[in-house]
Amino acid sequence: MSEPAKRPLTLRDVSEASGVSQMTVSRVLRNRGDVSENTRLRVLAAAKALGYVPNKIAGALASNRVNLIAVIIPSLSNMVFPEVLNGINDLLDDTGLQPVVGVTDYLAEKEERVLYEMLSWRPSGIIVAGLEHSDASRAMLKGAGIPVVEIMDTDGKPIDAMVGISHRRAGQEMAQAILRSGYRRVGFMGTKMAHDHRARKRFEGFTQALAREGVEIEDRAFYSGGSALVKGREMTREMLERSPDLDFFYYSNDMIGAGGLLYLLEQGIDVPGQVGLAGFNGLDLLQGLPRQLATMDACRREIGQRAAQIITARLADPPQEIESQVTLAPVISYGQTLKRR
Amino acid sequence: MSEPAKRPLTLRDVSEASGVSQMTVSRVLRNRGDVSENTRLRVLAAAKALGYVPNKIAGALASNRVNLIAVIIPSLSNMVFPEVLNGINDLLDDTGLQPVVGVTDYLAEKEERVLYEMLSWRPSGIIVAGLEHSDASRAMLKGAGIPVVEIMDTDGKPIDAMVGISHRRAGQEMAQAILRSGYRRVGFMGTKMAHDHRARKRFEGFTQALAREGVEIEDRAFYSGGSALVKGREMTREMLERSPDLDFFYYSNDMIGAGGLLYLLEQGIDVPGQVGLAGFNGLDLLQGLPRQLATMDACRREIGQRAAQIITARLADPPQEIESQVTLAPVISYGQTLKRR
DNA sequence: CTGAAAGCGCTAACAA
DNA sequence: TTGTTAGCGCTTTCAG
Repeated sequence: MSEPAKRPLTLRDVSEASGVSQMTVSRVLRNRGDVSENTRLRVLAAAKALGYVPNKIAGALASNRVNLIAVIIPSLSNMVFPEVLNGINDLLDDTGLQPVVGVTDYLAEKEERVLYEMLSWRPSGIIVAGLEHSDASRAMLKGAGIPVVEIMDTDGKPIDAMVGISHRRAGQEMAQAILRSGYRRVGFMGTKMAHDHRARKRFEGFTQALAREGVEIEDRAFYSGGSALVKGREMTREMLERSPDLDFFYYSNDMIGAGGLLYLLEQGIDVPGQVGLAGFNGLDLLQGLPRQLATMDACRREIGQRAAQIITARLADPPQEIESQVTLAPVISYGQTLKRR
Repeated sequence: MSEPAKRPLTLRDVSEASGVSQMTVSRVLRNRGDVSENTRLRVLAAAKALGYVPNKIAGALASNRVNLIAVIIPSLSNMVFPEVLNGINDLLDDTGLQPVVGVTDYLAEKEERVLYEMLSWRPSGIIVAGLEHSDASRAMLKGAGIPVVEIMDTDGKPIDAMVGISHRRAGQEMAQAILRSGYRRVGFMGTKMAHDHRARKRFEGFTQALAREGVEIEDRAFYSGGSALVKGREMTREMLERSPDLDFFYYSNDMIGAGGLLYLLEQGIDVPGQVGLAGFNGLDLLQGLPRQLATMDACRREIGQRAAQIITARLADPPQEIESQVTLAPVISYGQTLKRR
């Protein structure tokens, strides 16, 4: 339980302490191959007494097996991604596979670096957010020779497997719901989306579906940084001053939508009578607001789970057959800010 | 840029492709030792052309150096921890060190497993949330022979380094502020805190400081799971019905506090006149609420940064001297739900 | 059921 | 500036 611990302990130390060959110790510690109960106990006792912790680096090199799954996401501040991670964690928890997370900050260049770094640990699989990658990243992904699951988005062609929703479609459906409800003068607010392809696709789908009915977005605003709730308030106030005739605000995420909702209610504006609202993501948070914001579930947790499932299926021996291009169907939640027709 | 890639490429492949010894290739790829510009370029070209990705497993085994920092936290759903991670990421970004995250779900037993798993990768340092660990975990931490930084909490004796705030103190100070403002009939709401030692310590500090002035908590409620905002609403409604005489609600986190705030405002209750409110954490979110909730900053990002700083300082060659028991001083933000006296 | 030998892909240390 | 040699700590493979 307590030693000087200068040089980390090796299998050899356990071998000597237990009077059993290093190989047998290895077998015991991995539950591999037949070992007599007697020696098994001797070895376990010795390992525990010494406080031995195996060296996976050496193990991985020798066995050419690494129990790591690389997970590459754009951000940790976004609420959305920790939930995806939770889904992945969930499913991986009993499989002996360990997720390792890398963050790209929505930068293709950083994605490249993170990917390179991760691949150099020779993980058994990769889960990466989005379908858009630099040529170099794409080449690495293709060349890695391991299962690759691109998640969140299905508007495009995956390198290997993919799990997500169609953001273009999500935008379209929301536009249709809005028009069906009779709103016509629509404003849009969202993040600056130079690098957020999913937000961009939702926006495109949204405007296209409006256009099909001869409707055009009348005002728009973009933000970056700061508290989303506050930004939602501010942008909504400004837009309302600028374009007082708008009868609908579509927000690219629930958090700014919530800010807008709070602001409008404070102003005594009739929601959804005078102005309708909708966000995106289906955050838990919305349940607790004074009025439930219309939104669309992004299936975050399920995406994580399905992605992990695909990886484990592929890695199973023999590999399990499994659907590897999964488009989840998010459902509009009308809440109380979008009239239902 | 494109090969069959069945067997992953090795240094040898690059060596052969460039006509330079494997050792020199290794040197080039690590920017180590003097290499003529000429061969440097040749090697780089070859590596790139082949799409070579180094094998860190082998590198780590040979050099006995691993650029990983283990980070062990209780949860990813809590908002709080991703922010700490951001702080760590921030500071580690240019150091060549890579955080690897493990999640314990507030379970000592899982902490033990995760820790064992992580240590078996022989990381260069560990950052772990909290000061409470099982004996086995403590033994591993001590025996690992690497810098260990315990974060978030400083009410206790660290194994090695520590960065955080005193949650006991935080509870006390909030109690004092509440009493100073003239509130006397206090209710408490929080998570079930069997395993959340920091919440427990805040609670203890809080009740003690009240007791010193002869005040006792009059009602309390605990929750687990579900949307915190909704729970905050519900618990507040129930408590108010049960104990209509209360003049203050202290919430163990901002999210349930926000729920309570929204509920009370909807009920037309005068905040902070009739009832005062305070939460804990200093979430960004609060800025956007109809009224700013009193809270106390938990210094999440800074904790992450300082912890990472300690690790990098210790790992520097030669090791830099650096303060390794850091107690940050969170400041009360009175907001608009706690009268200022 | 147990052990001995070889080697995973890389880097430290030395030699040229 | 470049190359050679010997492992790092483990597991695979094969032999007992």
